[in-house]
Amino acid sequence: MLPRLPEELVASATFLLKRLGFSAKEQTMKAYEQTGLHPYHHGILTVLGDRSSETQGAIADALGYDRGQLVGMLDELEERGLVERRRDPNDRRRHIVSLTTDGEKTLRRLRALSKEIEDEFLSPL
Amino acid sequence: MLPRLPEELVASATFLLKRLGFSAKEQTMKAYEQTGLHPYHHGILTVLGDRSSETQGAIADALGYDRGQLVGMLDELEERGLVERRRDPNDRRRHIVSLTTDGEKTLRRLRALSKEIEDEFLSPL
DNA sequence: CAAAATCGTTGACCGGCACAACTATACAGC
DNA sequence: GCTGTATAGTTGTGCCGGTCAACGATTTTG
Repeated sequence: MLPRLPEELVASATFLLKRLGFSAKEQTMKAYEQTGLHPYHHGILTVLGDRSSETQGAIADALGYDRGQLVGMLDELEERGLVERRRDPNDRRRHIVSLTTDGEKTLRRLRALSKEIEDEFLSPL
Repeated sequence: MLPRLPEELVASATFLLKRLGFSAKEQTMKAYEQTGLHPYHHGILTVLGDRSSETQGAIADALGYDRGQLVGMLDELEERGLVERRRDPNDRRRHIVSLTTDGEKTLRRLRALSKEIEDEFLSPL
């Protein structure tokens, strides 16, 4: 049985925006599930696709990720052979991250996937 | 220094929607902070304002809250004298929740607050 | 009357995320 | 060149929101 909602809520942009976001997230997560990757991974690949190589800190800042968070994600991407880390010879504290050819291929696939999701989501409009 | 974003992301509706929601949430939370209440509390009061009295399960279902989650929120609202719980004499398992006059007053204040937030947020459009 | 379902409550668990150490390296000032 | 300070990445810890399972009281079903 469907719960009844006060019209006051149904008329509230804030309330609706939240529902919209929630539903969008749900659909998105389900779609990414099959790829074995999280939208966060897609974000990282996108940055690298744009600049071909970047330092970890720059990636984190660009996407607003926590640097500690990023480490694990890069580990996963590296495990799958989608990115590679190498030391910056000019500053041996830095790691320079870049896409592998497999990474580029995956990025293209993810691009297509997210476009699909977006189109489907916006189609009612 | 501002992080640079790939145009691919700036052009993505999904990405922008997420940012929008995040920023909206941030502003909203800051505004509610001063009231000592959470938007969730507002949701509960709104339902009660619409129907004057409801059982806990119905409130939870209407708002999509977990029933266990709701308990604590009602405790807080009751502590502040904004709602009252009484046993349903027809079914002594149920608790019937209703607004106190203080609760109605607070609901009006929250309504005004959320309208303010919404207007401010939508004003650029 | 016995078994199963329902209501509110409590408590455990789980994942996402922010934050605080820690190591290695680079840089600034004396 | 040494010393102190800052930065990069890594690791670990803790908190918080949210879901789920277990429980006692009560009602409903068969």
